[in-house]
Amino acid sequence: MAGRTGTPGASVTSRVLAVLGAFDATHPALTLSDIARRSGLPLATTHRLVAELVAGRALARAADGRYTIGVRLWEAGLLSPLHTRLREVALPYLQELYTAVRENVHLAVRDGDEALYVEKVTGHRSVPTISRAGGRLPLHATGVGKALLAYAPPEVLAAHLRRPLRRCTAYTITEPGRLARELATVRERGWARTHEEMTLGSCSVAVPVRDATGAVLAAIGVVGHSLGTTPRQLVPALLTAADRIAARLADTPPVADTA
Amino acid sequence: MAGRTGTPGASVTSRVLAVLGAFDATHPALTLSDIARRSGLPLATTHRLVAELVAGRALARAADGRYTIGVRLWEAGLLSPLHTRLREVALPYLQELYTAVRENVHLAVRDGDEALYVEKVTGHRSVPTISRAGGRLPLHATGVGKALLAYAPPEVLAAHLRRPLRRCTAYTITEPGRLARELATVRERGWARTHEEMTLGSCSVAVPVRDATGAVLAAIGVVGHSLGTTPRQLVPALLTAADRIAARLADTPPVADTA
DNA sequence: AGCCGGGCTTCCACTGGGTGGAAACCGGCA
DNA sequence: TGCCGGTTTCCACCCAGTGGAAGCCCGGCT
Repeated sequence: MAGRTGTPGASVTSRVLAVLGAFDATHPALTLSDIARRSGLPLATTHRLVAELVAGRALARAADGRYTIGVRLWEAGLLSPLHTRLREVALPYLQELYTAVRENVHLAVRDGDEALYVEKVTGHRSVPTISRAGGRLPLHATGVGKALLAYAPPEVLAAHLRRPLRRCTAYTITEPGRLARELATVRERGWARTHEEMTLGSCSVAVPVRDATGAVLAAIGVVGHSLGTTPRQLVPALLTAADRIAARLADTPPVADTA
Repeated sequence: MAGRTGTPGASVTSRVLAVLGAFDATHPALTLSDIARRSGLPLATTHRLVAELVAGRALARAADGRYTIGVRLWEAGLLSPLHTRLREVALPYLQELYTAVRENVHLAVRDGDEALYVEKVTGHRSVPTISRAGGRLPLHATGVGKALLAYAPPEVLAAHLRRPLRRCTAYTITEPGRLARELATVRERGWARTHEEMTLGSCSVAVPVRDATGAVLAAIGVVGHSLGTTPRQLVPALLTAADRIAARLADTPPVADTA
């Protein structure tokens, strides 16, 4: 931008992204001042940017005056390959899995050092979980997270083990050595599990989903009540689903477009 | 912005939105030149903006060099009240409806002069339809569209009848007078229907969903094969679902946040 | 091999759109 | 009535944004 910039080097584009970044799962509706605070921008600047974004319907203003993500961004987001390709291909198999086990079924990818949940299939009869599509959870405390971390590039894994492992429950693995050993086991047997490591009362099983070249690009998992079916019994169904998803992904072009 | 602008008056923010607007359902992956053409921006400008958006992960670059919507925008989109409120509240009832009728179930809102599909519940056993979550279809040729248009503000309705009604099939209603009469019928009996007006071989039934004040803010509908159950028989189930969604919406705060 | 065309990337002189502190405004509350 | 937090408007300053042009890369055709 130009003018009396307080932080030279910050482009208008980066400021627009900072405004969008002010919104997250726990803050889906913000006042103008909130946005300014959370994005670190001066109030006047925020005001102008937000007004333009509202005009372009990227943001919307709720009845109470607070701002939310607008229709345009919602539409744009649904065009992401995460949604149109990975989710679209996997969904039928996830639903099939759900009707077979009647427990929460998850599809997640690794994004940086977190598990990013792409889809969640659930119903009244399942244990409520804190995961949701678009949500993020730690890699070391979730089933899909362990499956993703176990097959992550060595440098990513090493970097993750160097960072402190946040404790979520009394059962969370916070010792790097123990996590490394567990991930080795995951690679050996081909599936991961958790016992109340993220949420007390819930345990999970997960397997990796590979692309045509064999690289792990996602994971699918089942989360249920600790006292339910022996987790191990769910593995075959998961492996079958993962295989089918991988096969369908292999013969689905990266981006199916009409052009 | 500044410099030798070709189109004075266009702000950087509006250009960023133009870049995002270049993506749509039929163009989910674009080359740099495509984006420049479709957004009407000079190539060099597009190049710079896109690079910044990729750095901020609002866009992503596919293996073939084309650009797609990035993870950040996908995450942001899921925070829209359309998703977190309307869809979240309605989904269980839509699924219930689906298991009862085993035909495509839709949830849509009116956005300008189009029906914007917020959610679609389907399965193998349903007729394939061209609708999809995040997609747009004409108001006058779809079940949910007619339900939305019938209860739209008079000025919106009048404006819509003044515009030419695009013909989609031989059965599409393209005569304003006939559409107006049909919408009057919809208001009288409380539900809308279509007979192969959007797609040959498909017909639909839809009802409005009201908010606490009685204003119509969405519509739900069922689309099935022309030869299936008599559409009329589906009306009671739809009305029940719409009522329940309305009730749940009424006691769900506009934006549930943790703040 | 050599040519060609389309797409991508980089460069840089010019300038008007962006900036943000400050002041006014608004509405709820004590 | 006065206070307070959030919102909106104003405007003098000036540097970030602009985009034509030139060069690069790659793949297809001759």
